[in-house]
Amino acid sequence: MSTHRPPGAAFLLAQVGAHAAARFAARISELGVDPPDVGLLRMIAGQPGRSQQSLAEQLGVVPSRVVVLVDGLQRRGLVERRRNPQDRRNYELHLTAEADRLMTRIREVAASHEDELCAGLDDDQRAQLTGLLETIAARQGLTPGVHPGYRRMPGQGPP
Amino acid sequence: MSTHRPPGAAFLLAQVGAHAAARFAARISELGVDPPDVGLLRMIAGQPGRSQQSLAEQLGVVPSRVVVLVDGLQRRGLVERRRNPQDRRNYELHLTAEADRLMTRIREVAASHEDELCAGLDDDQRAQLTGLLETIAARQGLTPGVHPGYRRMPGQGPP
DNA sequence: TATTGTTATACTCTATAACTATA
DNA sequence: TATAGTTATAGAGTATAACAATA
Repeated sequence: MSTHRPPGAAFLLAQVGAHAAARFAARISELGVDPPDVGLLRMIAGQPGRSQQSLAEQLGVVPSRVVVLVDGLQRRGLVERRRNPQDRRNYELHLTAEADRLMTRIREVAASHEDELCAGLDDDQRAQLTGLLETIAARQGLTPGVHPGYRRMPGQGPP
Repeated sequence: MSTHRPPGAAFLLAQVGAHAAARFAARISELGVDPPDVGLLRMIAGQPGRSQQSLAEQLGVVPSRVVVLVDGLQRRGLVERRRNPQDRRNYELHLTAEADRLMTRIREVAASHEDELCAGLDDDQRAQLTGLLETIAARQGLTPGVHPGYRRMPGQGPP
């Protein structure tokens, strides 16, 4: 009965991935935002004017959760809700000028975070890693740029 | 102002890592356990007789949380709390025979999970990926076999 | 009647702090 | 006084369901 096998790729992925997420969260907390905020800001920046429903659908969460997240961003002056005159039921979401400036800072922090995370790898290895992860992500049907952490995860613990 | 950069290694790690964790959680839920349960069972299996305090310390969580987790495992007949006659303040934690059988099942599921996750990679690529992740894990000071998900993570969202 | 967004509510997870028993 | 464990409580995050406004 051999216990004490070394962790395989799946465990390492979950372990290192959770560490990467936690480190990034710590970094951006200095900018006054958390990871869900950043994800939403990115999605709105990439497609200005989209509705809360479309965000909820792409994130795989319930619309009432988007309400809470957008409420927070709006309160901090980062997102505007503009009534759509054609269909007054929904909003068009837009980033404010302040949010544009914030996104620049976030991109800088993200780049520095990535350098720190890959500090032990040379450029070739970093490219190799990215390629392997892209292969897995595509094969697993993950939406590019959308973190699965919005969906309800049963337990945050170890795999 | 170029938005729409492709995601880098850090984002991919967090994205694929969260997906791996969620898939594993779904798999083992059929065995009646969740990822924190499995982590604890593994730690007790690897060092039978250890105390709740030592678990809390290694996991980086508060002792009262270990109480809750061990309560659940004990209620399901997977863990025994044995009083230490030398020092009646603490418990020695041991797996039951049923837990030993369960661990075998969990190892099978974990192996199958790993195969599924790495389905798009050949054996060389899989070994490459494991090596790169081990390098990062070591460089980042991660404890082998211990998932950072036990510690408080500010937000589950995207990096 | 269907759709967008909102509110009210409840449930889960987790930490903090006070507490018990033992040393 | 110090340590192992427990309980009580509170806070954050999230889903569900009922609701209002618009179509």
